[in-house]
Amino acid sequence: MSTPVRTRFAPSPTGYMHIGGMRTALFNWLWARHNGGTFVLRIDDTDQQRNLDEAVAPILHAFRWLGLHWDEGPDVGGDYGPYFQSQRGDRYQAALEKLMAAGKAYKDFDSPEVVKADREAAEKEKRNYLNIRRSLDLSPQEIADLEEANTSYVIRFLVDRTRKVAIQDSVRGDVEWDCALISDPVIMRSNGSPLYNFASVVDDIDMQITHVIRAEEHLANTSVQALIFEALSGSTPQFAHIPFVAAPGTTKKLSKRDVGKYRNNPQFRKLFALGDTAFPILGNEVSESLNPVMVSYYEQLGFLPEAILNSLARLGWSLDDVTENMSLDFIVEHFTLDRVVKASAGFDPDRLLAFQEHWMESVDTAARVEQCLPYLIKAGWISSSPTDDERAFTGRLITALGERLKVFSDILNYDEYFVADDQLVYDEKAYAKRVEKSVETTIPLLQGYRDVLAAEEDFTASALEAALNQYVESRGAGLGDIIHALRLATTGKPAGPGMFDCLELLGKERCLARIDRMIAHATS
RNA sequence: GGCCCCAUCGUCUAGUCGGCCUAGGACAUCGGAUUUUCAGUCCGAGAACAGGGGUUCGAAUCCCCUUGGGGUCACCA
Repeated sequence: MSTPVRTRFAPSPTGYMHIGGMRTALFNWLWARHNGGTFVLRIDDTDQQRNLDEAVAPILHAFRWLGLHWDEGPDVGGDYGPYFQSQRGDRYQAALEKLMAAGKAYKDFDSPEVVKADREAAEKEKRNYLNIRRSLDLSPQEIADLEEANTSYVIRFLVDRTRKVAIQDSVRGDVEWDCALISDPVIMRSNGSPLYNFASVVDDIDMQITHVIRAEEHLANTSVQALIFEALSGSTPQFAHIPFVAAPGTTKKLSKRDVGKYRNNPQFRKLFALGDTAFPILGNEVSESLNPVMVSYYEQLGFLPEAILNSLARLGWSLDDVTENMSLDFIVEHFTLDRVVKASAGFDPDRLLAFQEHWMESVDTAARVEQCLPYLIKAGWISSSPTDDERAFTGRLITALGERLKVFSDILNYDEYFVADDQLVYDEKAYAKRVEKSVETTIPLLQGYRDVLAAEEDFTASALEAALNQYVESRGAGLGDIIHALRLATTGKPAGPGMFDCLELLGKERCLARIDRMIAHATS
């Protein structure tokens, strides 16, 4: 019987969840679930302590939103805690002592300035930099003296420069490094705090992590970690370096730092556009603090977790040559590391939108209403405790919208159904083209149909359509001669749900009021 | 620059260890049909094995080189 699979995701508390990080987390989660194993969430906060809760909460929130539950970690605890590196100082200390005792780590008294000078000198001579182990030549007495004088030092892991180190990566295969080229890594800062390369290894050993699945950008420092794993536990976990997520249309790593650039990225444009229209209405700010690199961006715009998950899972992984739409359960069942692709994968907003449309199809009207209501409330278009009428109307609107509603915040594109009749704004271009240009013929037609509407007892889409057809025929006109103006008069926009659905939705009174207003506006 | 990784349509990918590939699918794009508009739906089209050497009866698939792209070189994670 093989050991149970234990994977982990160890984010540093940055205050937001990166979409690429979420993909890495997802792969770890999937592998654990696929094997009936355990998924651990650990917070790598060796470097920052301030506002920890504030920085961790959004990350936990993203996991919860997507339904990726962690078996051990913050809030849920577990047998291998604590799950914050900042609380695991004693473990690092113990590991450190073990290494020191074995002669595999040493105190380095060289100041940062000296080290920097060494590095620059090597660079100048175009020589590969290797740290100079001056402190290794110190006698016990000299060391004692330095410590007596409170000389600060860091602790470095002693790399055996005579050997090579290799790993068998689940996605990369065999990767080998020559230790003669590896500097002794600092594992403990002069202030006593451990560094990532060290803390992470100690934790992975303590927490009995069996598979370290992480982004390719970590491959380079895996040599050092493998060495430390060996020194501390005699073995290494199974590594799997998955390709990083690249920015749309590029081969470069998707980074929060470049959001400014992404605005001009043609593939990213649709995503930004979504936020640009919705957030101002909601009173949110579109900025550095909320952008498409972050998971919360999608949540706030009303994407479906299923769509995000499906999209992320297909970035660097595929099941076969035809299966695209997959539920989380389905992916769990079929996810394997050997089907992870090696090349970096560009994040594709169009693809995400396509998945979103697919998964939206399976959301029924009642559920859509529940998800749309908060947007309408926040926009101030309906009351904060929606009345039955408001709910019913929203339901009818959503039904009429059909597949036009792609993300829930799309409901905010339909202010015309919530605005007062005399506040309706006409789309300028459409108005010029459909009304202004043909006032003499259009307005009389509109006037006539207005009276037809007024007399209509059965104010339903089908009846209204029949009535309009009959009307235009009687006037010797075509449908196209009036329908655009009619749409503009009643909704202010050139496009939307079916014309007669719109009329039925608004009801007789509002239709008449709006048509009258248009006639007055056009003939004044 | 050193080390390491990668390389199939615009994008995500299939290609499982050489032949079923005149390279499949999806997204995107462009046509056509349907529709009162938009969206949608249906049908269709264009679109790729980076280059060069090998190995082999036969290579997108194996080997080498070149080129290109990327990652990483911290008292960050």
